[in-house]
Amino acid sequence: MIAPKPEPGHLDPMPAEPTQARRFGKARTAQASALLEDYAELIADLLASGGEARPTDIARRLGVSHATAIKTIARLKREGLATARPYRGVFLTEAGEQLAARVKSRHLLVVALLRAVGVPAEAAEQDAEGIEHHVSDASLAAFSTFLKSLG
Amino acid sequence: MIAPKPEPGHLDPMPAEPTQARRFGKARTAQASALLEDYAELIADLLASGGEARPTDIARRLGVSHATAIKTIARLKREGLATARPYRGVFLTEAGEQLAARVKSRHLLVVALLRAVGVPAEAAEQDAEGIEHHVSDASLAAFSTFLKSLG
DNA sequence: TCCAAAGTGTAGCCTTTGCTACAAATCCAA
DNA sequence: TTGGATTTGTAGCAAAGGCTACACTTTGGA
Repeated sequence: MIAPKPEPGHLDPMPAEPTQARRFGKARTAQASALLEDYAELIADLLASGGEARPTDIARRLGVSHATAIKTIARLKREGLATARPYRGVFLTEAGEQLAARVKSRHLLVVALLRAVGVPAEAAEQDAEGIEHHVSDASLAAFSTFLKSLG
Repeated sequence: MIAPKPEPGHLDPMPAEPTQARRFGKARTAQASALLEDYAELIADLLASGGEARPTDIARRLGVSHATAIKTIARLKREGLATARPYRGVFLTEAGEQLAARVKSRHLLVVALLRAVGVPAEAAEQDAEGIEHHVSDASLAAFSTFLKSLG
């Protein structure tokens, strides 16, 4: 017998190899889309509040150089999430809008959950920025139910 | 006035630029150490359960090629977290052990929190794999208090 | 109007983290 | 003991995501 079942009540000491590999793989995949999600959400917010999303604004908000922002905006275009003309600002495609909306509601839900279990406001905002990209639909549903149960 | 205060009870619509930049920057920093954390924890688990941590085992567990694992092990060595001789397996330094211990307890706490708010077991394990790298000490403390409050 | 400041874009570089392909070492079983 | 299978290590490639430096538009105020 190669992989004996853990005794009842015993906390999964080390997952089976394929299970573990799948989990790490999914986490890597989630991370890969994190940056585009952040850009989409930020662009949507800028368009909603200021009326326009310029590369330099995006760069300053994200804390990167404008060159980096422009390169990532090019990637957003390649992936069909945004449109942009030289010197004319950035806009989201339909797909980009949808992504931004999903990301934003997920972000709000994560922050609300963190606050609900007692995390201080600023830490909740900070941690949510990284956490949100790794929260599955199953977890989101659970968060939502949990928050409703608090009244 | 450029940045009017939100009315009382109004949910932070968009953080100030420097605040937002700092948050994103921290999230990027956290991500940068995520891989080393995963390796350290996995190596500790392998050493504890099987007695040795070989590059091929590590690679299979993480779902990457053995070449990738070897390259990352070299980085662990560069950063003083592990020791390894050619063809002789990988071991953790004192610093590596400490990192692994911290990472493991954080992982367990994140899974416990997710389970406590109703996330199904497998989703909790999966999401924790990505989430754990973005949970601050402040959040960990809150999680711990919250879990204790449940009895 | 026009020119300087601000914004935008391009080029080239670096590191990280993957990969495949190939070469060298080790190990085990006949 | 030896030779094939496994493991380990190396080399070289690619994409993502940073950066600085430099050049070109655009825009707004004197």
